[in-house]
Amino acid sequence: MLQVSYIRENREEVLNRLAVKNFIRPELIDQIITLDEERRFVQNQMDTTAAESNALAKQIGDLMRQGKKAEAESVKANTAGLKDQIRDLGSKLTELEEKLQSQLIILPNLPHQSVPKGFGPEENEVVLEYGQIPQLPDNALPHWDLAAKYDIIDFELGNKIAGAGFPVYKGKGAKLQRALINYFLDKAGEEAYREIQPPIVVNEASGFGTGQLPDKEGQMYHIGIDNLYLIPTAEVPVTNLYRDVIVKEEELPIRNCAYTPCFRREAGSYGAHVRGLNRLHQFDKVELVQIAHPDESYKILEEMSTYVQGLLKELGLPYRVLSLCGGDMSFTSSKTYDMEVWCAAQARWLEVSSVSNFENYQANRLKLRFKGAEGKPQLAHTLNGSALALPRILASLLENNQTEKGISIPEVLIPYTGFNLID
RNA sequence: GGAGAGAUGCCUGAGUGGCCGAAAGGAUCAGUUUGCUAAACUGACGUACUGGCAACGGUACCGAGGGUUCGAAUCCCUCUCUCUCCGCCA
Repeated sequence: MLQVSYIRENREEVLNRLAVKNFIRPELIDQIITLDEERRFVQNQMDTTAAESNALAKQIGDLMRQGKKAEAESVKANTAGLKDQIRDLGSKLTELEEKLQSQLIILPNLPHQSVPKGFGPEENEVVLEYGQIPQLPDNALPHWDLAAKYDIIDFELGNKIAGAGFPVYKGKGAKLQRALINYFLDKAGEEAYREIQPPIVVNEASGFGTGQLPDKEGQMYHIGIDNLYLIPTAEVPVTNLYRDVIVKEEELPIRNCAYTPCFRREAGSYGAHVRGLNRLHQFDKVELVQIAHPDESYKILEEMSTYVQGLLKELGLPYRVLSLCGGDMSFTSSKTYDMEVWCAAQARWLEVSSVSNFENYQANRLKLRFKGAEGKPQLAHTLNGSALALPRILASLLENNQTEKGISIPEVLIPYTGFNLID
């Protein structure tokens, strides 16, 4: 959520930057500014009236203590009108605040200056490409066929147990998953990320804090009886660890990582592009979450991007990095890099990581602030990135590394898998 | 699922109608003293909104929301959450 004070003081800039996200609603911005003015006016009126009433109440108290009952009664007579006034002003204020809030929540985050303008994925900027695109023989198989051939992932069994989008990993497939999780967590640990095991269900307040609620309600699985949501990403619980928290400035940056299963309803899209592991209702992911000083957050965004690329290099996967254009970026993000990995048999790029700086947009919702030795608390910046999402990594490993003998396992994973070939 | 207890500032914890934005202790920070460490002493030490160039003010906040009252942390109602014991269970 953007801060009203910022909108008020930087109207033009806000309009221009929102336009990069194709959000062009000057009338909404002006309405917000007007509402804010009204709000402050009403608040002032209420405060002065309350001050008056407090003073009288105090006077009555003093008179009562001195035993001057008659005088106290006469002062009492003056308070009657004030009470009603305060009540009226109060409800007006609440009304204005709610209206203001409901409009503020419609505004997406401001994109960073470096974010390219654009409407969709075609206009994302390719920042770099790395690695050799493997040349596969003509009889190369997509990963869903490989999964069946080597009996390592069973989509049919998943259908039986839960439904489409809930695969069952078996044997070396399950082991490879576990190897990837451990490898990712160990690497993050080496980079001084603290490992967290959060709940994988969250309450409403947490969903609101990171921006999933109220608008993206349909994307999460909801446990009605307890009013809890299955997390779509570890970002939700791990970032919410710091909801309503004021951290010490010298503690920044705070680096946490977590492995969790992630659940996404993503209802309604089926077909070749979402076949196999390409899009699932449940998948595993290791997530990095950082809380940063505003002066440092963009440096940290680059570091996170570099870190994720390092993982892909070690796994030997050809990848490219995209800087998302305004139109393709999420509602809450200021700048996002997507890492896409080449899937050789499908002959397409698949997103395996998304690294974002939210600046203070989430922090404002979360009330996540930091405070130095001097001065007032200020909103921190939050960042997160997948490092990495497993299914598409798996898909790419299977497709790119297929040989006549079987699927070869990257060097770095062998200590974790205990085998070097899936056959 | 059954029974009970509770929710106060960074923490512990006092406070049952006005003198309470809130005692006391601890923690933290600054200063004084001491040969260092430690200790002792002194002072500072919530958040939000708002007025003001500032100094400095105003208002609100003692789990949340309502109510009683001139006046509520304190009384009443509703809700949420936490803890303890029993039951069930990995």
